Order: sequence, then structure tokens, then C-alpha cells
Amino acid sequence: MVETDKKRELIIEGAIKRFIHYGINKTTMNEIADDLSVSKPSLYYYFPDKSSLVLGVILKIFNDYFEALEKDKISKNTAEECLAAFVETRHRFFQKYYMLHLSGGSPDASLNSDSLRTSFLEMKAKNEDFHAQILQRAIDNAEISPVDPHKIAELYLDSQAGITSLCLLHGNKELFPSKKEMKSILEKQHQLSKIFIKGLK
Amino acid sequence: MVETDKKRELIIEGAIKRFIHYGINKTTMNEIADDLSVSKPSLYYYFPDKSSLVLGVILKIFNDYFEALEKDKISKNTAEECLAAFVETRHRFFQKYYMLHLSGGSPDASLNSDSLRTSFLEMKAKNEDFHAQILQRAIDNAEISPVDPHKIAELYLDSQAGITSLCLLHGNKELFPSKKEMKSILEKQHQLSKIFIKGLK
DNA sequence: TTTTGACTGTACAAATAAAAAAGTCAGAAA
DNA sequence: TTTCTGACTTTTTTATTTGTACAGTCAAAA
Repeated sequence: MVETDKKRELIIEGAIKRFIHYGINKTTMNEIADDLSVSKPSLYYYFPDKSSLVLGVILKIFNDYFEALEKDKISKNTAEECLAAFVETRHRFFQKYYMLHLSGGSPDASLNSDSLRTSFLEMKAKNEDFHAQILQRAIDNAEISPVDPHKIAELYLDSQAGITSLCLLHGNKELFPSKKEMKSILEKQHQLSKIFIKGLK
Repeated sequence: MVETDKKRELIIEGAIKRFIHYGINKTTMNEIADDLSVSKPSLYYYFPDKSSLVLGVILKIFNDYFEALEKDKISKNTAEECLAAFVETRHRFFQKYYMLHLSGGSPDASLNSDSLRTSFLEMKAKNEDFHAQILQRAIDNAEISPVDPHKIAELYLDSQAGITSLCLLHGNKELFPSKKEMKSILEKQHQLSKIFIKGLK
């Protein structure tokens, strides 16, 4: 059984490599199988369908993401520093996994299985929790005035995500956002973050 | 010649009525003509093509919008009050002209004439100017700390627009956003506005 | 228990046909 | 001379078909 889990991990890692370059929808199960030098039915032995594999991929990525946030949380003291570190971490993951379209609703447009959407909402909630924790800590330390941490975390993340989606919308609709756009997004997010946390004091 | 301008206005108003209900792309020149009980070639006598008519419509709407902002600007003293009034005004126009998709890039998806895009950028710049003026006034009154008003106005408007586009993205992709979503957008924009301006103090 | 070659049905994309709408023009009405 | 129209052509959009690539299955082998 532990062998099976190893194999599953291997398949997930193989899938991620393809997904990063070509996106989820343009990667076929055959390609993933070929990369790993196994047959397609082998994949289906470990994952009942493509959605399950995608779900495995997404769960792994978000796991890594939340681990990174946890490290940021431990290493930073003030909310301002911490949120800045979060912005960097989010940006790193956003850049790396851009092709999967993990921000903004469903992954890679069409892939609309129900369990996927549910997991996405869970991830979003967990992300809000993380940010709310930072706000709560800041309230306890009297770094900011008391507010409803969850509500404000949601507002904060919405405005941050909004900047991303706006920049992408505006940018010349290439497959991949340019270095310049990426830099602009990061800068604006930092700027907004600073003003936002100051506004909570 | 003044008669001609009157007629042009009449056509624009007729077009707006259709556009509001059915959107720009799903409104035909024939329908607009029939509404006004004239023939299609009459329309083309006053506007060389559909894009020109759409441009006329957009120019009129933004004219009204900027007039409303001007009134807000005069009637409010603090930047906080003024920006709150701007949020309300923007929301009113957004709601009324939602079907034209005037926020977020090009109007009604496809309509991509060059002059339209140019006008849009001009409107966006003028909107930023308006907001920058408010910030400048607030700086002069020592209501907020000195910053680059244009840069901050851009950031402010991006985050505000981002909230809108995010809410619409999330919401059940109906043709029209629900009352609930609309209310949520307005609330978040007010909340963010308040925090933002406080963060600039 | 794990893996495979060979298969099927479906869903998406390319191609084509049909419909609708934009845009034009010669000439009539004011 | 300016404003308007019915009848027309051209372009764009939408609907329908066809072809193909891919997800998913199965009997059998390792």
C-alpha cells in the first residue's frame, strides 16, 4: 500500500511537469503515461479518472503553498512583514503554476468536476484563514485596531486577487503574461498591502 | 446643422435604450432604426458605421458620468466623503449600463474598433485624473500624507475594479449579476475605500 | 496485484452551409 | 441641397455536419 502511494506521487509529479508547460486540458493521459514509460491503463489503475489526477495535483500544490505560508508566518513578527512575505509566496506559486489557472475560479476553464470545485473552495477558505490568523495576531499585539479578521482577510484577498485578474485582463492576451506585467502585479500588490495594513491601524 | 445634432442625439438615445436591454452586439441597426421609425440608411446618414454610433453612445454615457463625479467633488469636503460618493456614482452607472460592459477592457467583448479602444483609454485616464485630483486636494488639506496622486489613484481604481471583476467571475455566470452580488460589491468597495484612505493618512 | 494492447463512445474542433446583419447606392421626397 | 428610402451586395455570425483525438474500458498477461 505504501508502494501504491509512492507510485501515485510519481504520477502526480509527472503530471505536474506536463501541466506546467501545456496546461491541464492540452495534456493527455497518454502523454503522462508515455513520460513515465507506462501504459494508460496503469494510470487508470491509480486514478479512476483524469479529474482525480488533477485533484491530486492541485492538492499537492496547495499543500506546498500552505507549507510555505506557515514558514513565512513563523519567521515574521509584524503583520506588515508577514503579509509582504505572503505576497511574495503567492506570487512565486502564481508564476510557477500559472498554466493551471489556480487563481480565479475553476482550473483551466472547462475542467468542472464537482469535487474539484469543492476542493477549490476549501483551499480558498484555508487561505483566508491563514490571512485571518495574521490579522488576529496583529490585533492581539495591538499592531492594528480590532476588526473581524475573517471579513477583512476576505476583503484583502479579493482586492489582491482583483489586481492580478485586472492586470491579466488588460495585458495583451498572450498565452503567458510578460515579465513586465508580472513585475507590475507584484509591485501593486505590495503597495496595496502596505496601505491596507496601515489603514487598519 | 443644429437640427442634425438633435437628430444624432435622438439616435444615440434610442440606441442606448436597446443597448441597455440587449447589449451592443445583440442590437441590430435595423432594430434601432425601427424603434425610431426611420430606415436603416437614415442611421448611416448620421453615423458612418455602427462603431461610430457606439462611440457616440459611450461618449455620452461617460459625459454624464463625469458630470456626476464633478457634482460629488463639489458637494463633498473630505477625501473620504468624496471617494465614498464616487463609489456610489460608479456603482449607479455600473448597474445602469452593465449590459454594455463598460468596465473591464473593450465594450461588449468583440466590438474592437481602434477608435473605441483609444476612447476607452482616454476615459480611463480621465477617471484616474478625477480621483487623483481628490487625492491632491486631500494632500493640500493635510488630510493625507503626500504621495504621487496619479500613481495612488491608479492603484486605488485597480483594486476597486478588481473587486468588481472578481465578484462577477465568482458569481453564477448568469447574464446579469444578482441583487445580492451587486450589494456585496458595493459594500466591499466602500469598506476598501475607507481602509485605503485611512492607510494614506 | 499490477500492467498492457487493443478497443469503444463521446466530446471537441475543423469544415461547410445557412441565416442574419452590416453596409451601399440610385433615386425619391422635403 | 439636404434628408431619407427600398432594394441590393458583402461581410459576419450562427447552425449543422463531419472527422478526429481523447477519456475511459476490458480481457488477458506478467
